[in-house]
Amino acid sequence: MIALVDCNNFYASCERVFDPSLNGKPIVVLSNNDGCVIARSNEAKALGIPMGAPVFQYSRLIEAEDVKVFSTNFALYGDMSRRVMSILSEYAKDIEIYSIDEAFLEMGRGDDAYLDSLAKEIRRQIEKQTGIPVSIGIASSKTLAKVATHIAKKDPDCKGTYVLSDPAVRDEILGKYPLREVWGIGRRLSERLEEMGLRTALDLVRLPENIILRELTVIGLRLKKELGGIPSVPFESANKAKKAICTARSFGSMISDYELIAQAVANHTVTCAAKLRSQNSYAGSMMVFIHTNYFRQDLAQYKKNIVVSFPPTQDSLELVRIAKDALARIYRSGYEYKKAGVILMDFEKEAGMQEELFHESPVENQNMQLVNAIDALNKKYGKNTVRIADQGLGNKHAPHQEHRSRSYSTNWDDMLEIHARAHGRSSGK
DNA sequence: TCTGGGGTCCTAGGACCC
DNA sequence: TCTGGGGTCCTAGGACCC
Repeated sequence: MIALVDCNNFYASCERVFDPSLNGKPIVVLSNNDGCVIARSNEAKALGIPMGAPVFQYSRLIEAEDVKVFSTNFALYGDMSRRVMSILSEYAKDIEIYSIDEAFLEMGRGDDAYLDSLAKEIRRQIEKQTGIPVSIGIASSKTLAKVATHIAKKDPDCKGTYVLSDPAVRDEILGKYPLREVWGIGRRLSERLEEMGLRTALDLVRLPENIILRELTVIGLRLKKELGGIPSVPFESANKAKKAICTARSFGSMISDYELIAQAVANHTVTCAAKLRSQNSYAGSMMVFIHTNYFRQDLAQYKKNIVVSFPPTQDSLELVRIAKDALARIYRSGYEYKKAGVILMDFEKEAGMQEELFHESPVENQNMQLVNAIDALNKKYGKNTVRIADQGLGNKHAPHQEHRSRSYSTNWDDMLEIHARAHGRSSGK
């Protein structure tokens, strides 16, 4: 059986852990640039603030209802996530960290009562040790575990956990479960299914395989099997190396100046390169893209990307040179740009790397000593303490962040202290 | 005034091979 | 009038996830 553990309103809950006066109050957490609502407490959901809502469209409601607003604080959410995941791995035979706030656990066999009591214990420990409330659903496939978690979250009688195993109960639940809510069915697919006359998850399970294959290809077939309780999405415990690494940001305001955009691109490239080295990969190609503000149809629009290939490298200096070169080829003057991004692709691992006939081996690349030294300094003294000149010193394209919560320490002892104090008890450290 | 960021997987169609 | 069969690889774009 597979459990899905899902942190409730994760970012909002993180903010709450360190300030219990927020309990019971509506909270929203904003996207980068303070643009959209990307997380809401239950109270904020009840006020009708939708996921992804542009915050300026709700400013009156936010003010009238005294909604607490936070800019993203990913350092904090990342730390909380790691803590939650580490506790989860103590309880599971195997764990797949699916996202910052979700994990699948391999639970082995057991009757419903046993599985539910184990889930309750996990839930209690997470709450006690981190302050984050979670919902846990258990079933025989990942997709059904998602359904079970949904029930665990919505039905107060479940007290946060639900085991979905009995086939008759499963059919009854799926018969009321809208297709759009199924994991893997998005807007387009649900429109398609509706045209075919299907409404609930059970309708899909009961559709004959040959029709599914013809109309919905292997994607539909996999969904049918998963919903029927046959696991068809593999459990992936090892955190696999990424196949692409992307850094992209909207600018705080629109920029037309080439030098400033080049600095942003250099910064994104350096960030990507650091992620690349941390998974010990070498990139063989990159995409650089820029575009103007889609929402300003009154202004001239331009969007362009370019993909360039090169001998595999993880050298920041080399990658920045390539990225600036690529940018120069797509930049057009006379536009107000809103966003720039860099994506590294075509990765190779050192061991399997083909030597280039006319190019020095990346392993012997002299720059790497320098890059490694920069990594070490930045690790010790903080991000960007040492930087490449191309990155610039100013921060004119920095995103807006007006509602940032305190940068609670990334030191766990301090965090637990704050948490404990906030909840009026000793940290017991 | 103002509208996120970071990923994966799949498909269709083209180019190419013998 | 009429032009094979079987396959791989690559890419762009779509769809989906959180």
